[in-house]
Amino acid sequence: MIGDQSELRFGESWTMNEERGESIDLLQGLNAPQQEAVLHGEGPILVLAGAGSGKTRVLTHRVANLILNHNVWPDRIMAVTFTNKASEEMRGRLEALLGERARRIWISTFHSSGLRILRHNATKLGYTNRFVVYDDQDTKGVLKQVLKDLSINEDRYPLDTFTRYIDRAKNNLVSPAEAAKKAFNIETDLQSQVYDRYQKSLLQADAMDFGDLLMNAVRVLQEFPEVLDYYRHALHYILVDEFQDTNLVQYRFIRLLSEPRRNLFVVGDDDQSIYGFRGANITNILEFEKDYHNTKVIKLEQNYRSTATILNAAHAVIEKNKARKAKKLWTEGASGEQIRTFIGYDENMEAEFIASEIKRVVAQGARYSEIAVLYRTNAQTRALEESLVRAKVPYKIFGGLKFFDRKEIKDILGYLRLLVNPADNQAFQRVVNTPPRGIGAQAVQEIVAESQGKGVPYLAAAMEVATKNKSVRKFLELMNELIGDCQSCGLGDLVGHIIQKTEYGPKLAAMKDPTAQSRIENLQELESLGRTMEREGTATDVVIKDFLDRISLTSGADLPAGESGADASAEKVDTVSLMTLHLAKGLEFPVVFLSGLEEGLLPHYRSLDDSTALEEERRLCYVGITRAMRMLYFTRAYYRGMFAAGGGQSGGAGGARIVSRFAKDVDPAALEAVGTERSQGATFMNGYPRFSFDDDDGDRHYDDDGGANRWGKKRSSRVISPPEPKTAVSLDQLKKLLTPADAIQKNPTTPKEYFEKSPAALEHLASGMRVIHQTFGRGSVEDVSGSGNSAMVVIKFDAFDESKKLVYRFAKLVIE
DNA sequence: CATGGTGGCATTTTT
DNA sequence: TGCCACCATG
Repeated sequence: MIGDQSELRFGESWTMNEERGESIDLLQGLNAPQQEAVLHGEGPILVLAGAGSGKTRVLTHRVANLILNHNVWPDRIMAVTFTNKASEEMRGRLEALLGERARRIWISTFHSSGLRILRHNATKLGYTNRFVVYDDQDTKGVLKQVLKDLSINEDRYPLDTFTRYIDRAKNNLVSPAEAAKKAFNIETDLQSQVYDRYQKSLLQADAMDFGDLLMNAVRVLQEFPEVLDYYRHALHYILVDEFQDTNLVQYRFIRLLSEPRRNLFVVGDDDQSIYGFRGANITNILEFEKDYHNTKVIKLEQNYRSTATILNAAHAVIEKNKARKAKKLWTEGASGEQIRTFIGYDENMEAEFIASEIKRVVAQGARYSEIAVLYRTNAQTRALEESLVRAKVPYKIFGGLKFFDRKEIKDILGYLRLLVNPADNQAFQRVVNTPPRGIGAQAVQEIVAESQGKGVPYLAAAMEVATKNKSVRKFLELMNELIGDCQSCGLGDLVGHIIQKTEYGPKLAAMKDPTAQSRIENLQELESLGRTMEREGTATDVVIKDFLDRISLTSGADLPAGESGADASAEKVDTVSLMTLHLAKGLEFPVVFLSGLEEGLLPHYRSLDDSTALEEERRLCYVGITRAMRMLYFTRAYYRGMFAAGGGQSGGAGGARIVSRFAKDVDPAALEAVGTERSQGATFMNGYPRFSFDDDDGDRHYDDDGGANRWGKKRSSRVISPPEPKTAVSLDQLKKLLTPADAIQKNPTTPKEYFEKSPAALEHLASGMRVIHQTFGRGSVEDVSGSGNSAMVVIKFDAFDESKKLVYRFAKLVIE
């Protein structure tokens, strides 16, 4: 039982960490409000935690406190984050505190929680529990077909408008029927129609998109009391990180699960709300207290991360926002170094500066991994990458092109998808003529028509068409053969067979395209990855489904897109991190480069005419600044090339730039100019006085490559030695990501009594006794041996032929 | 009817 | 750079 704080004596927070045999004090080093948050008992609590105020620490220590001092079972606790990266971080920290036990806590992202619930309950909504998850590309494919069916002119109604519409609807829990009711003009009427058709197509393909993972999870909880009941029984404590970024579905999801206990702990910072475009509703945090009466509110304002200089700069930027709760971070730390500014003539010069400055800082003793380069748009990576490669600075890009996004990988995965889900029409469309085998647009159209006429999946419709089309017949024979392979061999071999039997590999090898070789290597990588996913005694199709699930939830934030530099192949490389400002949230680095501080980029030009959007850009800048611990750089370019996103006044084209208004808000005394400012008279605040806006040859001043210009390929092909990483990521990294870290599988077949009873004490267990295990179900005790941490229990579970030997401490058995 | 080549064009942020 | 639409060819 958890009492209120007064019942907790300080000594109770002392505990032994059994795993490591060392004592830890959960409150040590925490300030008063932090301690209060950690010790808070039952009931709702809102922690308003400024950047760097030790939020994650509070969250993890609170979880540890529940488990160590209040005997709460790890499985009764759910911690929800937005990104897998944040989840991993949290799991890591909890493992440090709790050891093995941390594995049993349900730590996951909103989307993977939704997926997990739906994997057990999707049949209730008309899907099978084996449904596939469609990614953006699949989604667009479906939408395209829908538009075709409704003969909607894509020029007049671009595909993306529908994508956004549907996305928004799902974020706000609006079903197609409700959307239709709400439609108020021709346009919205059309949109709701498209939405309806789209949703039906997905259902037919037994597929859900990202939005569905949340919306359908909420639907299932709302409409099926027994499901809701199950999860409410299972979860006693819920914690949500980055609460300011929750949208309506997410809020509802948490709301449903947290009732009636209301042991809900949310942490957030309204100043760091940066997902408005995804429907994040800042009022969720601002009005939390209205929905949860008697909420305890704790503010964390002491910053432990950054120097006072950095903090002041951050505050100067954020305080101009109107929609925010007044607060100010403070630190006991030193004022630290000044913020260094640099202006380059163009993005290449900016990048070169960053690369050389990184080398300088490293020469002074910093590690590459302590350095991050942040930017507003992914497009900015190009110049940065070039310069870093040239300077031989090892780096990782987060969020760019993923290994699993590569065409060749997606193609092979397409076959896997079709094998486990014959209704997956998008997979069918992808692979039916890949590699080309004489099934062109005409034939495909015929299949689609057949499918729509009969209401069957494309694959089934293809059987009809096969009677008169030889190519289609051959394709089906191929699929048939692969289905056989699926039953007779493991995932690794199966992938190998797909590559061979579809002739994908051989055809690739025959191409003279220089990228072909690396693509073949990627496929080999996929094959060996498949091999590592195999599990003894698990059918291949189950392995495939598991594999695909993990891939679809593995996001850019989790996986560096590519490695380069000196020793990319080394086991664990010390690398600089490159990422967007969005991905940087929640992270911290001793040295941070905030690049592209220009009007049009940060703030992004798409936000310039909208004050709400502008405030979000400001928060984005705030997030960027507050990532820095010791050193912060502001960099920008005076001129940005054609496709550097959001170029200049002309909206899209490149052009001359002016300094970001956010940089102007920072006290000039805190800034120190480096580089060009002295050598060329350019200033960060004012640009290049010596050149007019259209003067195009200013680059000669720094471009000493001789002749090559900054647009041309000449320079890149000549100067950059392309060590062309064989694969985007190492096998080890992929493996790590795909191995089930959360070994716990919530299994709805677990008898309900399991959740209602407490674990049996060791001395109460004896041979012959009937017990329940969460994962393995019911069984009989055959033997009990040992004592303390090493006590073992042998149990013959009803569902298994052989008895299992379990460590008592982790088994958490309940007497039936 | 399928295929491969070419030229034009667009690019916020994410699960 | 990467994707798509279009066109000429087999």
